[in-house]
Amino acid sequence: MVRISELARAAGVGISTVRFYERRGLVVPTARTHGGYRHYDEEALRRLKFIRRAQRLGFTLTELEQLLDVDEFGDVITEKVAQIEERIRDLDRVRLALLEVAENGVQEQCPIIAALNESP
Amino acid sequence: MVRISELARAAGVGISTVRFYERRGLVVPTARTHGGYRHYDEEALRRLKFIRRAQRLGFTLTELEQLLDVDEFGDVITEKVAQIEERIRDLDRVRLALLEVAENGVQEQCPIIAALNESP
DNA sequence: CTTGACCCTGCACCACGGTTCAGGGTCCAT
DNA sequence: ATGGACCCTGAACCGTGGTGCAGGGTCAAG
Repeated sequence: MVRISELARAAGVGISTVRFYERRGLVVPTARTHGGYRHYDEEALRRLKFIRRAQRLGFTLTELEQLLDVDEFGDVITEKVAQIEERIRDLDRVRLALLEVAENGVQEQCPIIAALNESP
Repeated sequence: MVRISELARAAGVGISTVRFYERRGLVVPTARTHGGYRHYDEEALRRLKFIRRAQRLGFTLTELEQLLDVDEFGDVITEKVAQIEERIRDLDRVRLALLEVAENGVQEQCPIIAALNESP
């Protein structure tokens, strides 16, 4: 059982962020002391790290609220798979173009702009 | 030469968004009428579409300002390649997990959470 | 039982990427 | 030369995802 500063440090977020997530219902303290101090277990840390990673992948906090509430799971997934596949395709095109630039320098017709112009 | 409403519609953005991008120096009108109306050519449309696509891939407007200013090109690229590769890896893990859920239903240990827990 | 580090709440504030509004001016077909 | 659609500027406002601050309470080592 750790308190908020330790949890925040372990997850690499600010203390205020943890409290903010709690307001959104995403990470709830495992217990409170008599005086009101929040206490967290390992599960809370995993949850917090999960939220951070999912966010980087383009999930919004609102979506995460839904994901962590299993009832609405299905709808979110169907929507997200399509979005993710499209983003991977686009990212890969840009990645290749960036690597080309890194190796050969910027050509007459910039390959990054070309890659970004290729999909609708 | 089209005016702002036509450009905006063609690119699928709002008129205010075009003016907002202009304030950021991203899309400048090709010409102005005597009365001050903005006029745009094909190049402006390509630029606007480029911005939108790049944004979806995680470039911020500030980064785009740098990209469109060739001097600072190199730094931005090096940074971005690493970020993109990491995001592709993470996205692919999540995609596979989502597909597994779609095919087999949610298992005891949710594979999405597993996928998200796998990378640091 | 004090002292210093830490925590509490509530509220204000921030950056980003826009969007809306007020109050007016322009364009051009008729 | 006039009406309606369109455009102008500047400034306020919005949702998202936090961050900081004031004013006060708690915890535990000494």
